[in-house]
Amino acid sequence: MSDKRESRKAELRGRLLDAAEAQIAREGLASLKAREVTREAGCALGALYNVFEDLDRLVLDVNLRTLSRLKVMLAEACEAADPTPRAQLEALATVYAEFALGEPQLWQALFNHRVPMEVITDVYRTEHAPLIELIVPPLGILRPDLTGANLVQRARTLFSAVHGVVHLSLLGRVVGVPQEMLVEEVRALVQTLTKEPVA
Amino acid sequence: MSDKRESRKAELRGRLLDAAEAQIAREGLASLKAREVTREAGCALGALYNVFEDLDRLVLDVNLRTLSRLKVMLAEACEAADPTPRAQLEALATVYAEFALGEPQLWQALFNHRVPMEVITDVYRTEHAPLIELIVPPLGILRPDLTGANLVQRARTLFSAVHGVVHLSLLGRVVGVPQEMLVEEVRALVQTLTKEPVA
DNA sequence: TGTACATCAGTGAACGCGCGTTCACTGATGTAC
DNA sequence: TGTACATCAGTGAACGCGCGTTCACTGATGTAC
Repeated sequence: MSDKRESRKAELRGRLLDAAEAQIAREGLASLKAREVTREAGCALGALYNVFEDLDRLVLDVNLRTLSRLKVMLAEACEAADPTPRAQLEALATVYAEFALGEPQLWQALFNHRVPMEVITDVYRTEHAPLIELIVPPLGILRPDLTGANLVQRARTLFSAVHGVVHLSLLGRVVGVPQEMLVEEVRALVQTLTKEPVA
Repeated sequence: MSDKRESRKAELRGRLLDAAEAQIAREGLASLKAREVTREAGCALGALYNVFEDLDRLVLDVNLRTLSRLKVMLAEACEAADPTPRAQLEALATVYAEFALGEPQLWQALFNHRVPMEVITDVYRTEHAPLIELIVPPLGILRPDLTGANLVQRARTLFSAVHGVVHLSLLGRVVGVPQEMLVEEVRALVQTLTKEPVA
């Protein structure tokens, strides 16, 4: 059996992912280097290409991991929060903001990594959709006037609005909300956006 | 007098800016190349460095130009629109979304170009602040409960929320709103966000 | 169990290329007298 | 106005470096008999 080979390979894969993640978290996606990653993972430069197609694929996998962690945290926040729909949505937004504040570089890597279109639709679809699906049920309760596609679209807008506040705040340009007020502001935004139906 | 020299230099500066802008608009900030820019501007490679400190400074100046154009369009939209505060805010958001849709690469360059902190606060402050100041007056009318710093902060949040919807929509990931619906959705967002005071 | 062979993870020097930036040089424009 | 000199925009070949990727090689692990 070649189990030993496979498990060693899987283990190296894990170390490479860890190293890449740590480096992105530390220096940002733009300064990720194959040499540094392999040095930190304790293997030779070439070994990376036995495990990953190329450096881009490694980054993609780090991003998928990050997304997956985020997804778990969001789901947990939903369960831990008050079961009222507004509390649920507030909890989601808060966790999103806190995640971005806590790991800004990993969070930004999700959006800065340019990937070919087919990968986006194939891989990201299964990873992004669940984020929206967490928003749909509580939003649906608060907005019974919205149905099906309209509701989903409004969920996307809600997500995007929160995302925008976080994004500009982290960019550090003057337009953004100061980071100390980010969580507070995101909560206020959710409150306003989940009021009664638009006239 | 050395006016002739200076005006020639200014003219070359203009051509370089035009070329860089065209190239960013075409291929995106990431694929901007000094050689291509100078070729398109009709000068030698080295000439670029007589006019700009380095390529980064050229990009920064393109961005300042873009911001300035955006500012003009926003101000014009304000004047052209209904004088009611909500119509004003809707017009601002619509123009913002349309600008991003019309020149996605130039718009993205505004946020993807990493600049040292001191440049952000020095240069961008004078360029970003006016954007917020367009929002403050109409928002102040709709939300008389907000004063001073609170009002400004809410204006930033409003801006950021609209920005987020536009940003994710243009990224083309699944979470975003489809581009065909972007303007419509941004308007709906502004309507919701400018309802009555939060309870 | 032992032996001969095959496979493949792991190695790291070398390749190749892109690209920002420099620099010695030329020639046009400006200045002094 | 003319001449000698200074300045500086403009040139493009060459530099330098970073960095992703390859590839011939090695040695350990697995397979066949």
